[in-house]
Amino acid sequence: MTESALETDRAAGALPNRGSDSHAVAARFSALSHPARIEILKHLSASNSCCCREVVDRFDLAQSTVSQHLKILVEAGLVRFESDRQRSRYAVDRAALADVSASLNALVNSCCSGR
Amino acid sequence: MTESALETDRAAGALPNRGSDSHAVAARFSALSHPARIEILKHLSASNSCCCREVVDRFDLAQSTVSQHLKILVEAGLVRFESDRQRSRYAVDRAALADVSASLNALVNSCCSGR
DNA sequence: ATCGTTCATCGGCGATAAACGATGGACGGC
DNA sequence: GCCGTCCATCGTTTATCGCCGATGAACGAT
Repeated sequence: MTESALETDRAAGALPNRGSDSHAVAARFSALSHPARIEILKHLSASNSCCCREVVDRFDLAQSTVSQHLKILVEAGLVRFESDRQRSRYAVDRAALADVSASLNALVNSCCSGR
Repeated sequence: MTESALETDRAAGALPNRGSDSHAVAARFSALSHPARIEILKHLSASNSCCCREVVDRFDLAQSTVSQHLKILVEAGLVRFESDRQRSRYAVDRAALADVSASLNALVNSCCSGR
């Protein structure tokens, strides 16, 4: 972790968090910043729940690559993981997704109201 | 640009755009995927319009680094640029930002309705 | 017990991102 | 003209991403 750039804010005192930590928000956007992951999200939500293989068949990416993308989505908290036998079930965490959307809305609002 | 992963979709024919091109959406999220850029956005919107220097003073990043971040935001279409004498004025493009927010909302909705 | 399937992880590779210092162009002021 | 300021860009370094094939664990079925 770079842990330097924005720490100015903290170091400069004052502003403890200022609403939602931009670091955390950025992390979630980061998970959404790849077309494959967006498509995977759509696919997951359409099928309600998928195993890795299913996704692999859908997009022609190597299984390892898909697994990686799924991992990133899970780590970002956007997708929930559940081990089911030898399969792995992945499902969109709609609440979390809505939350990200809310964060963005908040940012947009802060940009407009702060005008 | 990798231009390989999701191109499967295109190459496989059919789906020309499927609503909003996930590629384009991902690109915008990518611009938002760095904490510094989020903070810069907030700062820009608070001050309505800033020159580069102003941002540099605010966050302790090198001038070149800030300039780069600003460039990324401009290229993503989230910030508008205007050359004003020897200064450079940067201002949030609120419409574009709202647009990104709308894209995300659409994604969330497609995830919930597609259930 | 031996396959076949599913999946996560490792190691490697090329490409991109992120940060910086240094350079030089464009202006304004002296 | 000569500085000082503001800024974009270049070149470099380091870290991370994105992709893959290969490996091995876990499990079901035969």
